[in-house]
Amino acid sequence: MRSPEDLTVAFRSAGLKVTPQRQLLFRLLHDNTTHPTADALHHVASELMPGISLRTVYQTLTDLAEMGELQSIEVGSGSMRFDPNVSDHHHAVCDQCGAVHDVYVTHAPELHGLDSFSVSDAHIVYRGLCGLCSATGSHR
Amino acid sequence: MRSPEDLTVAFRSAGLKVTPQRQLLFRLLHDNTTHPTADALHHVASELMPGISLRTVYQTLTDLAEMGELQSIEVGSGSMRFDPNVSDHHHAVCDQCGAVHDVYVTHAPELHGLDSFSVSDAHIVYRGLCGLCSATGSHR
DNA sequence: TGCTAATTAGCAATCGATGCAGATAAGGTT
DNA sequence: AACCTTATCTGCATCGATTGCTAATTAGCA
Ligand SMILES: [Mn+2]
Ligand SMILES: [Mn+2]
Ligand SMILES: [Zn+2]
Ligand SMILES: [Zn+2]
Repeated sequence: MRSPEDLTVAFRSAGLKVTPQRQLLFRLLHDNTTHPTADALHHVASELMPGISLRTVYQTLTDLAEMGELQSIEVGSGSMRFDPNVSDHHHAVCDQCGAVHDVYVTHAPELHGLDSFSVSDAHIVYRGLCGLCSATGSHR
Repeated sequence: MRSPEDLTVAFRSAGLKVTPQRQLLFRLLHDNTTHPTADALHHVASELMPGISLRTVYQTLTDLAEMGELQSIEVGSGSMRFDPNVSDHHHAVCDQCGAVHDVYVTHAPELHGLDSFSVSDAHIVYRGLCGLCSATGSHR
């Protein structure tokens, strides 16, 4: 995802308006590696801008996704997660604390036994214990 | 997942009862490769046993999953899918018709750049077009 | 045949997400 | 700077998938 400044320009030239709510979300998402849910994002946004609506968070996330500035991923946590990192990568989910980490796979795994299927995308979800949780053994 | 006959024995020895509803679901799930949702399963079950409750389908699916007879997978279709194939495998989802196919990957892809994460499981979801849809170009 | 605990069906409730509409404000125009 | 058009915001209703709850039923054993 681009910088808040770049996004401001991009939104305006796309006919979209740049509101204080959106500027806040731009800042909160930029370089954010936590893969937040809409609700998590709304929580932290609410502390900086009391009254901001969860609906607005969803709306802005949808806009950003449609512009290709972020991707929405599904890692089995029940709710969608949003990722400003739009590079081709995968994810590791901690079964203990729920943290989602970026994973880069050297070689894309090939299909075996499905000749007629033309693959356009592949996403790997690893499950296990993150460094913190496997070390201490007691997180959340 | 084991045969309906084996499941009957397994359920009884686990203190669970074997009802006509469950026997029907055992049969509908055995060797089922369609990765149905609870709702899809309920639809076909309803034709053979009018009045069977969706709640009962969910309950039986939960019981089977807890017994390790099937796994529930999440492929981004919005609802959970149930798979009587409990072997270690992955899935290919058709973006056109939504069909879910089994995929067997020869070598498990290695992690890169995440030393401290101990992986216990990995699941790959491929997206693209299935044989039928890429051939005809018009399904659903 | 009886007893008792498990199951069923129906309905309420929950949760994440989206639809809707009136009030508001962004931002280009005069 | 005042104005106008249109997108946006918020609150609330709605929706789909799933789970909670409970009275009535039934499986399965004694
Ligand atoms: Mn990521
Ligand atoms: Mn499968
Ligand atoms: Zn962890
Ligand atoms: Zn298809």
